[in-house]
Order: sequence, then C-alpha cells, then structure tokens
Amino acid sequence: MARDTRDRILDTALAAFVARGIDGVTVTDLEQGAGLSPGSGSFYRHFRSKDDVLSAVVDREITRALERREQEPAGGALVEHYTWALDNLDRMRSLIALLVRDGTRLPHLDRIQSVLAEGGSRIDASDLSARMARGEIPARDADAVASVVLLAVVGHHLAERFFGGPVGVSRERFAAALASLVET
Amino acid sequence: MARDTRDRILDTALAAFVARGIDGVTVTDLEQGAGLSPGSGSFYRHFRSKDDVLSAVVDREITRALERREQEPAGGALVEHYTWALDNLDRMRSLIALLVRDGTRLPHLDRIQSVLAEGGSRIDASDLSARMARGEIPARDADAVASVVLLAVVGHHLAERFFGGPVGVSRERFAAALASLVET
DNA sequence: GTCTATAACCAGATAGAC
DNA sequence: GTCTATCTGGTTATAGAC
Repeated sequence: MARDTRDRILDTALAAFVARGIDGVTVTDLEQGAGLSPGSGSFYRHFRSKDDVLSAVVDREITRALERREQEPAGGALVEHYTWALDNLDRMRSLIALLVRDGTRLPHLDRIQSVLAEGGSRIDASDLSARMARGEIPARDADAVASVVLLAVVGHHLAERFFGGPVGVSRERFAAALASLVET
Repeated sequence: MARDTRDRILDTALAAFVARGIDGVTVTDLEQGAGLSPGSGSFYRHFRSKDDVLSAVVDREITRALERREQEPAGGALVEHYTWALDNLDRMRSLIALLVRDGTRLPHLDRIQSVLAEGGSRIDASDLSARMARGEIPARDADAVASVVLLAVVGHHLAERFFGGPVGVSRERFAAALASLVET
C-alpha cells in the first residue's frame, strides 16, 4: 500500500460521497475501498464514526482548495478575470460536488461557502461600477450585470452535472463571450 | 381528510424528497405525514415500494410541469424571452429540486431533462444567429453567447440554493440586464 | 492495526385480524 | 383500508483474539 490506511479511507470517502451521496456510502464500502476487510469494523480504529470521516474529508478539501488557490490577475482585461474564476471553480470542484449532493448536512457549511465565495471576488458590482465610471465599459445596471456574470460562471460549472450534457463551448470561448458582452 | 390517502402520501413524499433526499425519507415518515399509523405498513396498500412512490411523484410532477407550461412569446424583445424562461424554471422548481438532490437515481431521467430543456428553447444559438444576421443585435460568437445566456438563467435559479444567499436583484432586473448585454 | 464475531438498531416489506 | 405484529436484511458500532 502506498499511503497509510487513514489516507486511503479519506480518498475512498471523498470519491464515494461525491458519487453516491453520504447516505449512499456505508462504512463497509469505505473499508473495502481502503483494502480492509469489509464489515470488519477496522474503520473505527481510524475514525470515531461516519460523521467523523465526513468532517475530516471536508476539512481536507477546504485545505486543499486554499492551497490550490492562485493569485487573481491584478488589473486588466475582464476575460482574464472570468477565466480565472472558471479555473477557480474547477479547483474547488470536489467541495462544490459535496455541497450540491448533501448541502444541508455538511459540517462547516459557512466555511465552505466563504471559501467558494472567494472564487467570484472580482465578479462584483463595485469593480464593474468603477469600470463604468472610468468609461472602460458601457454604463448599465452594475448590480444586475454582476449578478448575470457570476451566475453565468457558476451555471457553466454546474451545467454538465444537472442538465446532463456538455456545455458545448470551451471555457476560453465562454469567458471571451462573457467579456465581449460586458465590454461593448 | 380532504384528499384521499394516496394523494396525501404523494404530497408528503414530494415535500420530503425535496427537503431531505430520497434516502433521508423513510416509509414510516410517509405514513406519519399522510396521517397513517407510523410503521404500520399501511403505505403498502397504496404503493408497492418506496421506488414505486418515487416514480409516481416524478410522473405527477412531469405532468404538472407540462400543464403549467405557458406559451412562449412569439417574436419580439429578448427580455420577454428571458423573463419567460425564468418563469418557466420557477414553474418546474420541484422537478429541478428532485434532479439536484438525487439526480442519478431518478426514474425517467431523460424525460425530466427533455421537459426541462423546453424551458430554454428560445435561448439557443440559431435564434441569436438569425438576429445577428438581421442586424438586430451585434454580431458575436452565437454559440458562446447562447451558452452564457442559458447558463446565467439556470444559475439564477440554482444560486440561492447552493451559494446560500439571495441573488440580490429581481428577476425583472436580471432579465433586463441580460437582454441589454446581448442587444448592445 | 487488522481480524472474526456479534450486538443493537432501524428500514423495507409482509401476514392476517378487523 | 387500516391496524398490530413480525420477518428479513442491512448498517453502525463494539468486544476481544492475534
């Protein structure tokens, strides 16, 4: 075995929770996935309960999401901000998948939401207002435009999962179209 | 009792499945919610199994969504199309909630997706291409713009649930901003 | 730290009286 | 059609040997 048992259980748990939801995964599944004898209860030498492993999985994913974080492009073109936001959501996809699957039951729910919210930091009304004031982009209802942009980006990320099909355009074309709409 | 037992079970089941997911709801819960003795098994005089009631709930919601359907505005302003699409998603919110909660396990999944897809019928690339060709709206990457619009609308619907906060702008302002972005 | 074995519990589902 | 009672199977969790 490459990693130690606790890590193998965590890896198995993350994949299983994302794929089948918390209730769809048994402790026996986790033992089997980690190479332990199914039904043996060896799981309990590493975690106190199923809730305990869920909590550990969420903690680890929050940490990983923060580690993978990349600096937001400083000023400049909107398309770079939007591409960055899409990449950011992609880096946090496990966390998003957990949130979508079992939203209300997750531990540290507000922490998760605040980590995810960082992914849209520059997609806010104040940045758009400033650009409108400087005449860089046409003046429109900044709050509403910010909302459209943020939700388009989020929708892009969620679409394949819930609407059962590929989005059909690459993230580059998507970000470019979004920037073009806002800028002209 | 106002309606008969079968209907009360269906009503209870829909609300419970949406709120807690399929696995979060027991047959005993459904009996209690329908005014039957919990744990009695009286449920089984009306449905063969829990899967059976799920299937009946989905069937009924598909029928209801189709009944509530309203005619799409014929030609004209984009803002009316977008408002119509938002209203449409709202009329299908139970179905969407079921899909989000327990996507992969639902019966008639392709039927659900095709019903939902109708809600975005006029938000497609061919309509936008035609408008661009007629010079009604600026020429842009029609596929990418259609994708942005559709996913913004879907994102608007899903946002409150997954990002834990109200969108902040009314559907009217949202639709107006979207139309303004596409039209100018 | 992992195993065998098992306790305790709860969920889905059935039988038969009323 | 609803009830009481019960069966069956699966799930969480623990005990104790190795």
